Amino acid sequence: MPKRVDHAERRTEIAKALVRVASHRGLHAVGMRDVAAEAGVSLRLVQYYFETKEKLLLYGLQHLVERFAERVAARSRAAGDDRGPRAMIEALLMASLPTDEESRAFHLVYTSYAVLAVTDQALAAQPFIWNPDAAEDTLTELLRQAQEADLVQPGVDVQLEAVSLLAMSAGLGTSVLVGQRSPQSAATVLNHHLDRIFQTSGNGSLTQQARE
Amino acid sequence: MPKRVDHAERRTEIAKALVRVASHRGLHAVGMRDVAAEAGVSLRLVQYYFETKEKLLLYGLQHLVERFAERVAARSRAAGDDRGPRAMIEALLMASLPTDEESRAFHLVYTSYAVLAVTDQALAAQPFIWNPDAAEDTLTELLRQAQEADLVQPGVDVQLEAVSLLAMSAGLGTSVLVGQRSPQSAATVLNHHLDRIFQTSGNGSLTQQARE
DNA sequence: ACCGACGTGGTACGTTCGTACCACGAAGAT
DNA sequence: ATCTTCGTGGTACGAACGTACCACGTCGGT
Repeated sequence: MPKRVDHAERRTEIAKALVRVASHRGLHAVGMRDVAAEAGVSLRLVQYYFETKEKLLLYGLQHLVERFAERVAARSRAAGDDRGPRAMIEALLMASLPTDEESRAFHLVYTSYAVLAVTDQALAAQPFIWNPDAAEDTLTELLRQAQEADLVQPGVDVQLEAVSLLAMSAGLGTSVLVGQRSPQSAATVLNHHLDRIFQTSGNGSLTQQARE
Repeated sequence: MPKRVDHAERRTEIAKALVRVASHRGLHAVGMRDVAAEAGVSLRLVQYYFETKEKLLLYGLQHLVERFAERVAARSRAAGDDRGPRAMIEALLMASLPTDEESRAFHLVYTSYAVLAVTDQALAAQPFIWNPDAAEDTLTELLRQAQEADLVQPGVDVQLEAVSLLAMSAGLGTSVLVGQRSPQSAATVLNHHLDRIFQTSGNGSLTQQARE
């Protein structure tokens, strides 16, 4: 029965199983047996495609980041160039919020990896994966474009606002994850700051020192 | 030799050992034997004062939160009422940043607990510990006082800004923790937003649409 | 002066984990 | 048609973990 099988596809499926069980029982609690059972294969198979647990975890992180990048890209494309850079930024930030179950799982597992990487050097030394500067650069560039199109308030430091928005998004995301805050509430906060940064378009609002 | 010993003190010392080893090897990797060795006592002793590992972890979290509350209170008192509410808020936010080794350890272990609590119900059901709304209320109240003293810009939503500052502080703290950002950089970002919220005092700055 | 509880040590038990080992059927290569 | 490699299963092993058990000295109470 052993037809030649696609290794990459199999590894991906196992990695998906890893993320699934990690999102249910916590990354610290995943064993190779759990992953095998979740993927519907034998323990030996997991051993076969990933020789060691460390490699399995590494690939799991890689898979996770790729899936997330695709998700963000899809959302950005959906709210694409037709509705301007603000819509794009909004989509980018909202995609980072743990709203549905998929992004909840992503946030949880990714944060687990991040915490793990502080004490585990094998995880910390992943240059291509651990690249959060990319998000910062992307957001900064989007804000800069908006600035050149005269869409943002004068005197705004785009780099600093990009960092602020991302930090806020991360912090709010964690709050939502632990159940302290609702996704809607987090979205409201982020939108408020976008209102502050961007030129008021149509309706004036809270942050404006309303001259009336 | 067994003189009557202070249980609370002993438990505290063991909890401190727990936090210490958790900050070095990661919370997921701490065993009772490690804690015992770090505290300089026998495994049996750890068993004696905390019957089970779960209780040890719970007490460790409690200890961690108390120590942090003391730390923040001390800093707030140090930059106390003499320099106004802004200095107090600044101290509160800066104390939450992982600058020295102690606050680095706190951030790491606390985040580990938070991540753990998402999948572990025994940890999630800790009502008195898991109270981050307290920080939000405190900060909101401080901002409201400042607002009544005419120290903040008009039209500022203090509740929303409190949430924003805390979320930013948390997000920046994580960035600093994983080595992506320097503590100084994070402090700069936070100070920028305090400048934005508070009335300009003395030197005008970036966010002001400088009327000159 | 006795006695029961306290503080402490050592160690053994059962489980679970990651990994290694052995076996075997089925396909592609020669 | 044979042979080597690939995919797969089952299982065993050593280590580490949390917990339970047993033993012993030393205080406080009466």
